[in-house]
Amino acid sequence: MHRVRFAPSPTGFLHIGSARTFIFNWLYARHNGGTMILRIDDTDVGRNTESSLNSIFEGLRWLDLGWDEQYKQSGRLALHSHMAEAILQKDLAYRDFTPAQAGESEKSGAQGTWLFHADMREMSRQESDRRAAAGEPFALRFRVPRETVRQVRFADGVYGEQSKSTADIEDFALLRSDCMPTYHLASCADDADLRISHIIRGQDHLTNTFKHVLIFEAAGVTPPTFAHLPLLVAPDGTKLSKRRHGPVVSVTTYRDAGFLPEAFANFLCLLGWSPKDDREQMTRQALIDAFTLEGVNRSNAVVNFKEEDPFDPKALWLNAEHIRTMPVEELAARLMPFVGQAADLPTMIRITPLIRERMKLLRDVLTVADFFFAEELPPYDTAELIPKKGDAALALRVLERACQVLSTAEFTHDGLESALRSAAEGLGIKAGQMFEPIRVAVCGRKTAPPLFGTVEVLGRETCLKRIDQAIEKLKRL
RNA sequence: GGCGCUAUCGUCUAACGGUUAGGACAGAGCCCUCUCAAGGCUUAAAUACGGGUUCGAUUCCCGUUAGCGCUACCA
Repeated sequence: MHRVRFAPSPTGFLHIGSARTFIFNWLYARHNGGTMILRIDDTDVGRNTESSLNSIFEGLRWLDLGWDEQYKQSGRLALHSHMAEAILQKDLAYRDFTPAQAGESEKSGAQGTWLFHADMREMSRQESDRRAAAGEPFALRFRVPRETVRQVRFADGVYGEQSKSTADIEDFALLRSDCMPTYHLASCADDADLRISHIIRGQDHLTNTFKHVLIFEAAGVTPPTFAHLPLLVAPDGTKLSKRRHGPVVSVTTYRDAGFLPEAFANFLCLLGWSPKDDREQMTRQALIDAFTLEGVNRSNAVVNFKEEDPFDPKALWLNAEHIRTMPVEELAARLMPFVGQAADLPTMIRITPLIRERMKLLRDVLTVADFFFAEELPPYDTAELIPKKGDAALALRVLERACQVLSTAEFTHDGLESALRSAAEGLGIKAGQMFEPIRVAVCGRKTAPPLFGTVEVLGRETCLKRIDQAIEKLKRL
């Protein structure tokens, strides 16, 4: 049985790297018919915040992938201390009474790697028990074997065979002096208890894994399979961080800008994973079918954002691809939150086909389709009405003719097209010269969606009114 | 510093010893066209460096360099 988990700690908003880890776990679970578990790793009481927990749920809900089971580490502390106790009983851990901060300078000052405090490690069990019973605070440390050196090994699902000498592993903490478990202990205890089969997480945990293997061994548990994911980095090569790189690392930034969650997930998948064929735009199901750990590569992936251009161009392109391939009705519905009260769904469904190829983000609807929603067109330069190789007099003639034509024409795409084309012919001008002034009169600018469809959706009343206003502007020139 | 990991176009990636090193995004040009898009075609652009192994290395091994990660009673 495949059981995987995503285990964020609520100490910041949902990071895009975390989102990707979630997605890879989810894909793995769905591909293998397994179980996806969400576990909140909240053992760092001091740094946890309610708002960050909300942000994580908000982001995950937007991604809309879901999970099968949910846990919170803070509700499972008894389990963690049982494991700690068991390890201590086997003498595979010891109490460290060194005050929390005292050892700091001593450790970092030394040029070699800090491994342990000999006096604490070698303290007799009697004295250790006595001091603990007396209420003296202590951290519980793992007793990494020192008398014999050996290689700790595991086979990583992505990085292959890994090994590290116990001589390079320090006596890491299992329990803090406030009795709370550390990440290492809590994580292993829960992974064992929840019968996690595959731990898929960021590569920043690759070296921690040796400690985890030691913990599993000490607890008499067979370690799960590990698979580490290459990290997402900024264009300067450093790990993405909210401090240095700002809002582009937060999932909600992408949501608010108008990314489709399926497009965003698609983009994230392509960072560090490939289906090995040339597919790029993929549906959720296609991703599930194609996803394997073998497809994950080993080097960090750059999220290519810039100060001026906060979104990776490929993310934008993928979003645009999803936008223009999804069903019109669905896209229209997704667009609604971005236009507020300005339009109703039936109208939006008529507008959508005209604008979908002109948007990269859902929020672009505001700039691409604004004139559909405005009661009055925002002011524009009268000169815009004058067509290429023409003058104001021509513009005037065109618009006056357009008025006549639109008053009687059949208001359908084809009806409008043939009526306007023959009107141009009648005036002895090129079709383009005919369409230009009308487009500007009706849309308020030169670049707009295709004219006939636009006029059709706008309706006879609005078009005639706007053309009249344009004629007035021209006369005032 | 120690330990671990990584290294193909600007970016994301493909090529499980033999390819003119492929695709995509972004860039440039052309076509299509009622503007803008979309689409089509074309173009420029990469195996970090040095040694091996091999008939033959992007691919395997070693070294160098660079980057990243871990080195907390954070996760």
